[in-house]
Amino acid sequence: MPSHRNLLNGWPYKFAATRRAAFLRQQQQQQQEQQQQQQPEEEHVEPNEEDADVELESDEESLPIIQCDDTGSAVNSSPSTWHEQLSVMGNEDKIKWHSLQHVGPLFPPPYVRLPDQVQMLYNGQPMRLSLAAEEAATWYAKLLGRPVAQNEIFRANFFSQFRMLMGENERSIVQELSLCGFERIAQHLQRQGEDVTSRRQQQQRQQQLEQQHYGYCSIDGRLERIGNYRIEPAGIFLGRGNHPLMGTLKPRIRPEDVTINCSPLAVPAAPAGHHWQAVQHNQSVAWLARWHDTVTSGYKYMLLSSASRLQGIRDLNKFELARRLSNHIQSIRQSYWEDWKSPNLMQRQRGVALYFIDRLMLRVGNDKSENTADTEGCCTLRVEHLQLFEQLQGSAHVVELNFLGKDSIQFRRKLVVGQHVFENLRSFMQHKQPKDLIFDQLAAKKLNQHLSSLMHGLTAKVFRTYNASKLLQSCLDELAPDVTRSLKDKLNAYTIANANAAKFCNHQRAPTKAAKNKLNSFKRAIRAKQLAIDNLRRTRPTTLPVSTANHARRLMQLQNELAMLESQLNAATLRSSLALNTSKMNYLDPRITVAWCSKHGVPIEKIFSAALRTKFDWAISVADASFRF
DNA sequence: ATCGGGACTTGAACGGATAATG
DNA sequence: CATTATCCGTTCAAGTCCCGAT
Repeated sequence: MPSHRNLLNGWPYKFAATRRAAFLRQQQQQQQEQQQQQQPEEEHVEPNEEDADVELESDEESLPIIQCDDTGSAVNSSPSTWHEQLSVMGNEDKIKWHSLQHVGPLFPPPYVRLPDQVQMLYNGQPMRLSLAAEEAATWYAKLLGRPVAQNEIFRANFFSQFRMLMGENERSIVQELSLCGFERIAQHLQRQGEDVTSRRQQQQRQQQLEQQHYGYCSIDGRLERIGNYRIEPAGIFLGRGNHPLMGTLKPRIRPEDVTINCSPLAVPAAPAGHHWQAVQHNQSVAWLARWHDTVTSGYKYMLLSSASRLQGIRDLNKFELARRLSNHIQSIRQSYWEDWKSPNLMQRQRGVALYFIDRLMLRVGNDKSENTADTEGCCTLRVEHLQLFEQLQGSAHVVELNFLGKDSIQFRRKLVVGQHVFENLRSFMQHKQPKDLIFDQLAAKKLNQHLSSLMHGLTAKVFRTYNASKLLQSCLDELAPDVTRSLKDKLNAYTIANANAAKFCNHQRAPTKAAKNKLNSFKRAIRAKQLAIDNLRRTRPTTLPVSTANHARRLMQLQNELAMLESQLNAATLRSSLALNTSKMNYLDPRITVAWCSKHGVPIEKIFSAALRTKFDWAISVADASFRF
């Protein structure tokens, strides 16, 4: 029984046909004469209204079987391209692999002690620390210039653990972080860094070799890249936003902390003198290695790269699920509109929450464990995060949302809502304290349960994928194909469409120093221009008509220049504070972009970086210009 | 039927490489 | 040609949501 998420069995016909045609072409080109074994394939297809008129291709042609090669070497050959064989996929949900071979993760080198003359000072006196404490001191020294080093929580967390690493003697002396002098260590590390820069070639060669050895695995006979083959080095946990654990030490991960997942006959050897914590052969998970992260008390995984077949399949499934929402969105919206009028409080809350998720692209907001920054999603919004205005700037029924979302990124937006939503919100907030939940009858789990009853497989996050992709499609649609338009113009249009989606998703980034300077210089120019205008206004023109006209012309010119500067500032502000890549990477169906590129004659590499091109090879190699989300 | 462990997706910041600029 | 801005891949934190144990 294929699960609802397994769209591979429910491959849209149009796509499967194109895919297969491409595959067969490829086969012919390579003149493979090898007889392929016949594989019975079940194509369980979801009824899809949009594709109903597409002619179905017979499934009778013989399909190749992918060879499972358990002995394939993971070194010295290039990764294969799985998407060329998409037509034979199936059963992705339960069984992730049949054979899996890798050499295990790469551990960071052991810590090397500082030279004797480089020591931490305490109250001006050099102090020789224990090995572990000295290493922690080097981590701290690297952060000296950063704002986080001034944070009290960070300093307190670091200092208490730092002291624990010291010997009795040192600990009894070292009582205050502010008396610890890390400057010498910092200077030493910086010099060391410069040395490495001079040996860059050598270092790059080293990394190349490491990647060749550790960077690939063999999965079901295909050679594929590993996303993160390096074990995270020990260091200081930073966290995002106001994290209560910032400054905590992340201990060194040893092979004894790592669990390996692989084929039974392909267990990698642990580094000399060590052993793995455990070895398992679990075919229902996609990770190659796992270890426990003590700070966040969760697991960290070594996984395949995003270019891998497994990840590609998941990506495709994700976008197909979001596309399927197109067919149901009308009735789903209808249903939550009706929830607004329900006599049942939970249903009304559910209706309004769903409205936020759909219209504002809020995340669902699961419950969080205690030691995390205080951030919110939809279901965890509190009274203090909302403000209701009967009237605001000429609009009736305005809701202002202001809270910290994922990664402590601020979400702040004013939204004009209808009467029902407004009254509902008012009643949800009535007689509550600022810290009380708005949707007290609702929880993320409940909401997702409801969603999956409206559409098989639907969860809250699908709305983000759906809305972002839909928006990109409609923005790009507005641009008619025009051969006279310059490439730069087209790229600009794409960037604007991309920026719209990013803004909708609230994908922000901290402006770089350079960007800040640029904004400041715009602001200065604007102030100067404003001043010039004011001055000009103050100086009375002489009564001569010529001079009056000149004066007016000059004023007009200055005002135009001011307007120009202001719009440039706006554009620069937007670009400098929006992260465009996150949506490209996670939310925008790449087939929309591929289709647009082929329609407008834009080379795909102008839009997708090398990494994105390998990630989305499954969409690019098909290059279906007629694709619509 | 609930709950928390577990697996995997999503996210901004970092820092090295490369391109643009004076 | 050196410096600075921008691009891009990497890193690792922080979400979502499933699933199996109870």
